[in-house]
Amino acid sequence: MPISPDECAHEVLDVVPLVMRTIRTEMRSHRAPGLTVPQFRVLVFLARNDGASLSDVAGHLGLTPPSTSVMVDGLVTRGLVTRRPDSRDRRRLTLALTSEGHAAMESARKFTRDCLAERLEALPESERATVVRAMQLLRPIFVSGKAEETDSEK
Amino acid sequence: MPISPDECAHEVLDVVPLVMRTIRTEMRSHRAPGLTVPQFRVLVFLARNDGASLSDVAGHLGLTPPSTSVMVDGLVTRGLVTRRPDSRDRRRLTLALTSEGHAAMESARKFTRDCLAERLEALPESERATVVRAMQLLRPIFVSGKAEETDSEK
DNA sequence: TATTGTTATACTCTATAACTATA
DNA sequence: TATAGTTATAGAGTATAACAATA
Repeated sequence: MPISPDECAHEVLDVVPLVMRTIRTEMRSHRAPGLTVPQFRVLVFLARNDGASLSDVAGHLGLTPPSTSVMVDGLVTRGLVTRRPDSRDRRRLTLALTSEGHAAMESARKFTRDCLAERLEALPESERATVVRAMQLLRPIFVSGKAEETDSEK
Repeated sequence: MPISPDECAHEVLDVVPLVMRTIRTEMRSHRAPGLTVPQFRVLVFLARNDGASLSDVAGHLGLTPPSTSVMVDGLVTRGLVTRRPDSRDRRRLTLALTSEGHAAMESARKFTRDCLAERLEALPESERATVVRAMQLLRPIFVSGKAEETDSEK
């Protein structure tokens, strides 16, 4: 049966918020680091982009600078991230994970993954493969903000 | 290749927040109704479950009653939902969409679906079918709060 | 003047705890 | 006493607008 983009969008719009709510709830309920999903995403980004600026984080996470500033502020206060002015351009910030930040990220990742894995055990292996395949299909078309913007236009 | 629950969880944790951010952003940017994702979900639920109680909504959306109460309150204030005591059991509420509520929901749905569909057009039909299948697999294992709770235990 | 980031302000989402009204 | 909802309170996420500091 042919699946129209619209039908597909319908399913995605129905199910993705549902899964997201679980991720959020489980991550929140994990007492130790008590990281929220957006905070977690900042840590993951910094783990892969050590020394990124606030604008880098905002851009890659699709947030505004003020929102990002507030969130980073919280992470700094909690000792998970360091924030220092760039020596060459003192307007810019150099953000990096502390070792606690690294640990908190790993811990949250593991905990949340375990919770999800527990649910995903309900599926037979072949169906898990379908889910993985779908995620791999969705990833490239949802990265980096705008739909109509291609690399060549950048 | 066998996919472990853990690998599958990894992919889901990576991609779902990505898709969700797009949904959120696009829904927010749709000026007219200006519905948020959670509000939208309440309207969708009420469209399919006319006369549902507040607990019904809370249960099916996986929210606590106070959160739901606040959100419904906002929707009532904006004229999108009616809230009346049930005549048989006056503790219960009877919630329903107004015609504006219906219109706002349809409008938001159409707008957001169009945005998603635009991105999903990038996939060939067979891959869209994979995505739909994955959503259908995920739905039942992420509905209604707890992972380990089955109907028989309820 | 343009860029980077922050502060001020304001909403919404969401939870827990304590409460009211009805059964 | 148990159930349905609400109110109070609190913290996070997010945005826009206005601002400060640096280039």
